[in-house]
Amino acid sequence: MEKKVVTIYDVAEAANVSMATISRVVNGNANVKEETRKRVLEVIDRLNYRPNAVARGLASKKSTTIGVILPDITDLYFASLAKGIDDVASMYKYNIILTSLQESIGDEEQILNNLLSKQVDGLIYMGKQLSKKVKRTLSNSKTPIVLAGSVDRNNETASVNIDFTDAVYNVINTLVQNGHKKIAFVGGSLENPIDGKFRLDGYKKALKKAHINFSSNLVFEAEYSVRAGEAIWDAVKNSGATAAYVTEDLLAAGILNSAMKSGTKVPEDFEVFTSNNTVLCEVTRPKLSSVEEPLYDIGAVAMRLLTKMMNQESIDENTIKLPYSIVKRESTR
Amino acid sequence: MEKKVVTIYDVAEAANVSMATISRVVNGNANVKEETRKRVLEVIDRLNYRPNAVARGLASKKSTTIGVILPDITDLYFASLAKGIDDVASMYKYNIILTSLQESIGDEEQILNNLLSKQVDGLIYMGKQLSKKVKRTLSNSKTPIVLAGSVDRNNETASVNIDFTDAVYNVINTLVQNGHKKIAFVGGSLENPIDGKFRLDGYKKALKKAHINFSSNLVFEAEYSVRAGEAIWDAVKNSGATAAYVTEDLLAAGILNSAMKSGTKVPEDFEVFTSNNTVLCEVTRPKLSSVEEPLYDIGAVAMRLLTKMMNQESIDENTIKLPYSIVKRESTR
DNA sequence: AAGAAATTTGCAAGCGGTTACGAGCTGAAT
DNA sequence: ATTCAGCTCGTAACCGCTTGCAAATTTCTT
Repeated sequence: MEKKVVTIYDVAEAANVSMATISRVVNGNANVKEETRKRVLEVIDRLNYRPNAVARGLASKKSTTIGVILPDITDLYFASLAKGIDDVASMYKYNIILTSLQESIGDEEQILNNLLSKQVDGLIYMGKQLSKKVKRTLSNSKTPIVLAGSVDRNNETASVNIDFTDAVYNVINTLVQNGHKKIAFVGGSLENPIDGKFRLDGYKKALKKAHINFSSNLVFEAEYSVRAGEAIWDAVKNSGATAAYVTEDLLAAGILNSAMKSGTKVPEDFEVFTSNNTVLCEVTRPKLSSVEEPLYDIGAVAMRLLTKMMNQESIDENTIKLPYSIVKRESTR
Repeated sequence: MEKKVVTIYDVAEAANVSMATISRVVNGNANVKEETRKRVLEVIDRLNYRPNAVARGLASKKSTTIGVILPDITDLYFASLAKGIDDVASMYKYNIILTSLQESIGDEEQILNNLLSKQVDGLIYMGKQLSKKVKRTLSNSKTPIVLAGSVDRNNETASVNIDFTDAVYNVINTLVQNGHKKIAFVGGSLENPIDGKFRLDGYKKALKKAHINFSSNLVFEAEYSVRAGEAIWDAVKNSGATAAYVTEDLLAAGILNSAMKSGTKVPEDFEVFTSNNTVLCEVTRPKLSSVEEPLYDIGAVAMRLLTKMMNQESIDENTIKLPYSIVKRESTR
């Protein structure tokens, strides 16, 4: 038995109508007599016809596919965002093409071009920052894009986030109220505006309010990993800090590991606040207090926003800030 | 300025050759004079021509896209596999369409049909099990599929895994040697053959070797979550078990949480072995001993295998078992 | 019952590429 | 000079579906 894919022509022939009619019933076009529709649907079912989305995409210029660009899918932060995106996407019948930003920053444009060549109807970007070049490429195509859990410095690009500055401001305030004078800020690359600008701004703002001088000695930069956290502990401790706000959970867990190992009691001798409230926070001992970002929702809202943009619907606000909360567990008093 | 997408025709006109020639140089066909090739490449660059992958897909019947089906991207197990898949896929210039298996088992066939309609060149499946129906649909299309970190009961389908039975057998042996007589087996749904068959087989085999009678009272079924782990602890403890082999890290972390909370010392009073060796194992206290599955590699090898199948290359072995190891940390003696 | 209006359909021109086939051109062999 | 093989390249037929437009059919008016 030869495996033959059944096309719209086969269905048309079997149902004794033209292919245009088949196309109409498949697409739910109203201009089809009820009787015909039923007959066609039967044939479709009998022949097991499955419309070729590629051909459809070519003819209609819509791929019902969106491109999702993220740094690392094994990072729970991005995975959570991705899940929200995925759920809403499938709700709206979109498929997701997932692409990881490899090490090489350089190829970001290539990734984008590839996605555009696949004719994605929209894009969701979760990387650090859109380069000028990429923005240009983007604006030359009319493909809409929204940033999820990522920020555009000048709000040219639509994005969904929490108010990072405000969140950190609150965390530091709490720490100040607990009597700390020296609070470490442990972030990832400060070139990433989320850490290097927004969060750091909140940190500075809170210090200012408490009349504590900002000292760059208390600002640390590390990779997002347990290992890096473990490695940086000594430096943090030696800076004289008695509490730390950490911008990522793995990093915080690493710091916690080393702190405990060195005999420093958390939270009695040292308090730790982290940022993403992934499941990690619940399995460390002590459990980590954290800013709770509604990651799933951010992803979901970003995707929803994208559907509107793809639909040419009017957008009231292209920079959406979702509410966050602060979860106190055992790493703080 | 009207945004006009540049097509192969535009390039052909600008370069003063036919579109066939453009197509040839884009596809690296050798039948083009060097001089012409250079001229065309220049024009492509100048006009910023980006071949339409959809049109190309229609004409060539290849989408350079593969479908990846998994239960939950926020599960580090699958995320790690996905990363391996993604890296190899991009190495071979394939894009990945990511689809999550929602709650509803029923729509698994629908997901598959959707993917097939998108003309994916291949599929990687990480769900529990392929239903008969799905297998049938699959064999009617000639789209190759490989299972990653998932098993086909009768090896009809290509798959990449570790030897689950053997791994558990070894873990239980170790526990037996540590003097345990009552060892709990805490798995997810036993309907999933990985837990319910392969791993459980290893457990039974090891018990048999040690002349310990198998008792279903020591076998527990729970959801893969911290919460479920915390909740099941009492039952585990009350069963009289003095050690547990757990099939998933979150679950193990939950058990650990409750054990510590109840004052049971791990590993002194109770030993715990888990299975996936995700980063979770390194942030719990005590750190979790675990079977180490080469998740990234499994994903990578699965994808590599798939490329061979898509290429019609001959496959020596369609069930690949990768080596695993056992990492002892602090939850065991 | 005839003509107008409304519904259903089919025709055919794309969508932007790939590729089989053959034509034009070149240089070498005869 | 003629012939022929080997390169290069253009022509045109698809790939499977969408959709504007007009034809065909049915229904409504009067």
